[in-house]
Amino acid sequence: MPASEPEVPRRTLRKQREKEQRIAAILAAAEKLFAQKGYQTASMGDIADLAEFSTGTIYFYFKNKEDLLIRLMNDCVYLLRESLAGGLRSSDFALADFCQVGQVFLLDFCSRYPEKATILFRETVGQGAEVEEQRKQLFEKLTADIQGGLEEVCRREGDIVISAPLMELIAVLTVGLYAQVAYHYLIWRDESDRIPEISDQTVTFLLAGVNALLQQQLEGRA
Amino acid sequence: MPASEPEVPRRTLRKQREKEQRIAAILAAAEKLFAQKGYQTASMGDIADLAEFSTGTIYFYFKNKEDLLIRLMNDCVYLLRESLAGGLRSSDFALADFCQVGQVFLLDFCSRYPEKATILFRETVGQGAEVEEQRKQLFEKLTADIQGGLEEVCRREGDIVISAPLMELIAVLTVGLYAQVAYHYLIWRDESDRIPEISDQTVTFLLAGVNALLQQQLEGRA
Amino acid sequence: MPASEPEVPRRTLRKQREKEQRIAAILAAAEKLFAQKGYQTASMGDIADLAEFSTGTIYFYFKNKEDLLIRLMNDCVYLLRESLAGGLRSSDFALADFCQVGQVFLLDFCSRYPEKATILFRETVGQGAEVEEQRKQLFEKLTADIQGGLEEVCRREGDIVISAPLMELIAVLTVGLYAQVAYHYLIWRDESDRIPEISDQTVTFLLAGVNALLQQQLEGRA
Amino acid sequence: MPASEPEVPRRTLRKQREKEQRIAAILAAAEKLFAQKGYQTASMGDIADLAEFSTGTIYFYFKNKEDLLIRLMNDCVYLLRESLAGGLRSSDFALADFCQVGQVFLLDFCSRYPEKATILFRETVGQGAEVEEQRKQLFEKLTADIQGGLEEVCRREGDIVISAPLMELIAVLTVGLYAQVAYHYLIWRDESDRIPEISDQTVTFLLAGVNALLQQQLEGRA
DNA sequence: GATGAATGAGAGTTCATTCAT
DNA sequence: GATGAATGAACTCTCATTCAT
Repeated sequence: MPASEPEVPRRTLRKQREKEQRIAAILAAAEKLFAQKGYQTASMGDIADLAEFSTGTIYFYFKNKEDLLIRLMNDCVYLLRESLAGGLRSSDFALADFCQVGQVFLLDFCSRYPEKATILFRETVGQGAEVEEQRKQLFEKLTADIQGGLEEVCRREGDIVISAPLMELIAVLTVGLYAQVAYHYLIWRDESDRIPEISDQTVTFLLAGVNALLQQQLEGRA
Repeated sequence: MPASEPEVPRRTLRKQREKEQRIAAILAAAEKLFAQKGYQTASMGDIADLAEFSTGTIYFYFKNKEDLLIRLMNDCVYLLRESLAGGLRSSDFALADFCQVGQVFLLDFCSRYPEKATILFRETVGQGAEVEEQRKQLFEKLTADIQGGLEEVCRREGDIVISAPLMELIAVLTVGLYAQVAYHYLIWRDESDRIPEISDQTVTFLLAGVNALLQQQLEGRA
Repeated sequence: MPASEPEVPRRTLRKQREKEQRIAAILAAAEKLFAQKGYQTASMGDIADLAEFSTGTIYFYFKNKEDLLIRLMNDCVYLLRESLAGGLRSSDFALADFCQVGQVFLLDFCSRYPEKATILFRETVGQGAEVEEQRKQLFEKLTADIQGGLEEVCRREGDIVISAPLMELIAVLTVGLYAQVAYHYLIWRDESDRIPEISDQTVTFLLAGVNALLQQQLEGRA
Repeated sequence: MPASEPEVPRRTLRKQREKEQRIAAILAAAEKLFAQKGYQTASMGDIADLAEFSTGTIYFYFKNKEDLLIRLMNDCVYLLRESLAGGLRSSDFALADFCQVGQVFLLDFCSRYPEKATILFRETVGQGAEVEEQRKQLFEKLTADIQGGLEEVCRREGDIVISAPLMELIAVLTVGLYAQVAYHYLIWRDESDRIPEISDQTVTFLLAGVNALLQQQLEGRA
């Protein structure tokens, strides 16, 4: 293996790495400030200061302030979906397991990254058409993931056949459940210590709810 | 001294009425524009134009733009709580009835006043500390109402005793369920025609969830 | 004396009196607020509130806000000139007596009406061309009074002949002396208790100054 | 390591210089307009136009309009105190010399910079609490300078001992004398040609006044 | 690539003044 | 005469964005 001929020269790699580090630094600063002071209140100057760059540099890496917020939102959802996917991939896949993904959301995502949760559920709402459009699409992906997980469960569980609209509703309801728990108990109040208990109860609630809907559908079809 | 003479002269009454009409007109204009263009994008000038007043007049009736939003939010929640209270007051009060209040929310509130729903769930989020504080308090009242209704049900249903934190969680989950349904099916998509069906299914879900949590608690205490 | 035929009907007199009372009330409110919060900061609404009238009423009695300030300034100068004239009219009129008028200014005017002094020396300065023009004219009258008093003294004292420009300068210097004392010891610091002593010393200073200038002129002409 | 290399690169120096030039240009424009149209009437837009910058640029260098006025006032007082210090430093230091500083004020400051004089004595008065507070402090410094000069004279002249309050009063009176002369003969009327003569006479007046107070104190103590 | 001074449109807000009642 | 709601011009100030260096 001749070390003398790298396909991509080392220098380019380093530059690439540095570039990504700078982007990460800016995003980290923006995340912190948006969560702390709010998207509107935090100025590009504030972000530049915290990231230890000049204002102009931010504009080299990001189109504008909105882009920053959208990138942040994307990253949040990406991370969240990764976590959920990890949870959903776990073997021995039953409905009960499916419902466990809420734990992942509350413990692995919200508790660990409270600022990301704040961005996702607060600072990203009510910020104009463009952000809203992106947000909608991201949440649809999230909903689709959940729906996908549920479909998988149904398939494995055997002969449960469930209509797509109902499946989607279940996903929507699941998102609503957890979003409100996060907002209420983590963003508004800071009761992180109660989260494990609340998470358990929410699972119970969700599981019963889902079962009831499945049951109802079966009966309806019968 | 003839008692038939009104203590308050007619003229004063008319002035009072006109004043309230003007306030209502301004709020209506703000509501429309905030829902349509967004809180940030709609300017005080826009609102004044639509309300057919001058900018200054808006400031005669409202402290500032934020005040306008907060007033709007208050009115939304007031209206919503009135509706829910009406639903909750209905006789023959059982758990199943309790769960019907979601219908009231979706059909009597969101569908009839989609702009109010948009204000409440979108334009009122992420608009800074003051608005957020008010929003939190209003949602706590809403949650408390639901909790109150549930307590009433438990009392009537007999010997069901339920811990306050759990009761609160149920209320929070209920809010989450319906908030997400409204956002997903009415604000994002406009699928008002599916609402009745969705509403039914959500009731089933909610009822099962609540029952499961009550059951769990009874067992836990046993 | 037939009481049945008043030249001016009683009602008219009463109305006239009431009108003047209202004007006085408004001016008093304006004086207080201008001195307290400053001319710019005090709004017409503030003045109306304090005077217990509506905004519109102020405009029935005064052309505009500037008019209010100018009227106030006029009244101040009128009162001040009255006081000074009283002092200057006192018999046994010598140069030393002339210089006593400063006492009148400090004790009878500034100490008794600190708000008027504040209007005259602070709030009336730097408020635009119209006010400045009026102020200039009022101060010229004031200067002319002092000059007049001094001329009277010179005439009585015998053969002292003094050129008009010098006389004017002396008047200007006198105004400067007392204006600064008032500003420094009453508006900036509140050392009213030191005023008698300071007043005495200022008289000594003034007397010596005036004498020196008179002396110089005599020598110059000789 | 060659010592000839400058620690601070040339470019930085040039930038620094340019920055100061821009600040000076803005201040010059503000000074001109405040003196001409008045502080209230001159808008930030006017200043920006005259300085050939955009409005925003003014706010890059100055906090707000008031800051501009205060900076201007500071600069005036700084310049004035420099001039006076130069005058007071002159050798052969006698009371007569001390009194000459008025010449410096009238000829070197007011006549040369009539706009600065207008700012200092007119536009800076009656502009609200913050400006007034700064003004008071600046005038106290000015008064202290004069007092200091007088103390120096007394020390050199021999055994003249003078109480601090009296010394301060003399300084205050001196300021009053010259301030009024400047206002009367330069701001109100434009009689710059009479200034030399007036200045002489004011010196005579001041000198006699000061001497009289010193004399009085000596006698009082005897 | 990075900088940060310059931009300038645009917003919210104030308030002296008016005038129909 | 008195009222106070309505006006609307004018202001200060912000800040996302650009671009010459």
